[in-house]
Amino acid sequence: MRVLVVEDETKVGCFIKRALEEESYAVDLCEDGAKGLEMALATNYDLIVVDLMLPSMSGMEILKAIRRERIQTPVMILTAQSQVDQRVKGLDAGADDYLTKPFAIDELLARVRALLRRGATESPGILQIDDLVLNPATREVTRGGQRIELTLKEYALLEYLMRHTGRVLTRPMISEHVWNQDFDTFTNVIDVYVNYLRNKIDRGRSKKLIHTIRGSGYMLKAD
Amino acid sequence: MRVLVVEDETKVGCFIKRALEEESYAVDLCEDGAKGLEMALATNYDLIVVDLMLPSMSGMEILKAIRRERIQTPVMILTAQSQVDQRVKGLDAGADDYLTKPFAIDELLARVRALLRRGATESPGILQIDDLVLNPATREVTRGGQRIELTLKEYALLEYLMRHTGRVLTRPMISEHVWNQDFDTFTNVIDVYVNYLRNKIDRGRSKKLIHTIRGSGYMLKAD
DNA sequence: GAGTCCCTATGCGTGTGCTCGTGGTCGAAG
DNA sequence: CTTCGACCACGAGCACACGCATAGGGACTC
Repeated sequence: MRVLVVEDETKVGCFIKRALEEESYAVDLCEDGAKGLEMALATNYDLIVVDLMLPSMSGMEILKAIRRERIQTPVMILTAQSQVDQRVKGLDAGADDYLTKPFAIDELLARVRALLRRGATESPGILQIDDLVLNPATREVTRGGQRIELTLKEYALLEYLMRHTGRVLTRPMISEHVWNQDFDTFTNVIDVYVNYLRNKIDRGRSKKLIHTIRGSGYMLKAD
Repeated sequence: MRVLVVEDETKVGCFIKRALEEESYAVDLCEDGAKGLEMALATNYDLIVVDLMLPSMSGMEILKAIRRERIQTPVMILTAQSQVDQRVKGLDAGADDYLTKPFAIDELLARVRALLRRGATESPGILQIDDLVLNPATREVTRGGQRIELTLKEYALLEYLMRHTGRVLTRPMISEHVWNQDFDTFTNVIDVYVNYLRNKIDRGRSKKLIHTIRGSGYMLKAD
């Protein structure tokens, strides 16, 4: 899941970035409003976190510009204590959630999870396909009730696959959302990690869930 | 916006009807499958919500019958928790969305909005001609509900044909769009691949969809 | 130093894309 | 109706790119 954070206070921004990365999100940090909007329009993020008070362009303007382009990506706005009245305006302008500074980082993470959950195709917070279960809140993965240990990247990849079950996911799509980098033709990281996941999830089971769509990409499916 | 709801459980049906009416939709409620299909064909609805488990005629049959009549109205199917595998079939058969019971009414309303929004601006996404269905999102192709496996090139060619149903497509046109290269007179790749497609799509069926226009090119047509 | 984790690099098998050549079909002209 | 040439169908077969598997190096932690 790829997240854009637009925050001008370097310290706060880096802190948020680190916290999100530890939760296996791909994070882009931007300290300038205008540049942040540009990034938001250029890349297909899963979530955007934006501070209201920014140099060059306010968070509210960014939000409005994004919505004007019909981009439905969930947006969370960060406000200072003194900007309480701005919240309502923000929600009206199409924000999905707000958080008042200073905040506990745990609360931010919880709200991020909630927003991503709401945006996903499935209603429950727990992702499930066949007997494979992923709980984003605890980052626990089980298959057939049996616990599966995953590394950060493995988990990030699986979560992305599970949030788009039944759809063909191309390498560029995966690269963009799981590795926050543009597609580099000369690497096979994705193949390698799909292979890791297969070893832990499908290996030795009759029902395979990870499918290769030759020439296109990969797909998670119970069929 | 006029909505048809086909749901046999009176309580659930009335609940949905009321909720939709509160959102100012015009709602027709029907508790019987066969009657529901009749209504769907008779009236030009903007959206159809249909339960999978119904007396006299399943939601899936209704869906298929509607699509067979080339009606592109968005359809949302309601499934019980235990019918998860039916979803995929439903989407394959041309459903636009599904919702698992029990659901929050807010979610149903949100999805209804999303479907109507999509229908207004964007294309339906699923391509269909006669009983041949192509879903670009999943890269899945079925004919008469039966899955057809295609290679990359075969799929690309079929998608191009389906996006221009009923029009004669010359070899240069096909070459340009599917092979994105200029026409090379000294190759018969296109003929070969049309042949591959015929084997997988028309072979053994009474109704041929791929037609040769001698001296010009090829055409996909239900006639 | 041992243990992870992330990523790169390489070799291998197989499915896919494409060419070639022959035989078949269609349609116009005689 | 017959003939002939252009056009198309289709099986056989080859080369190679794609994706899989696995080994190993670099960075980091304990």
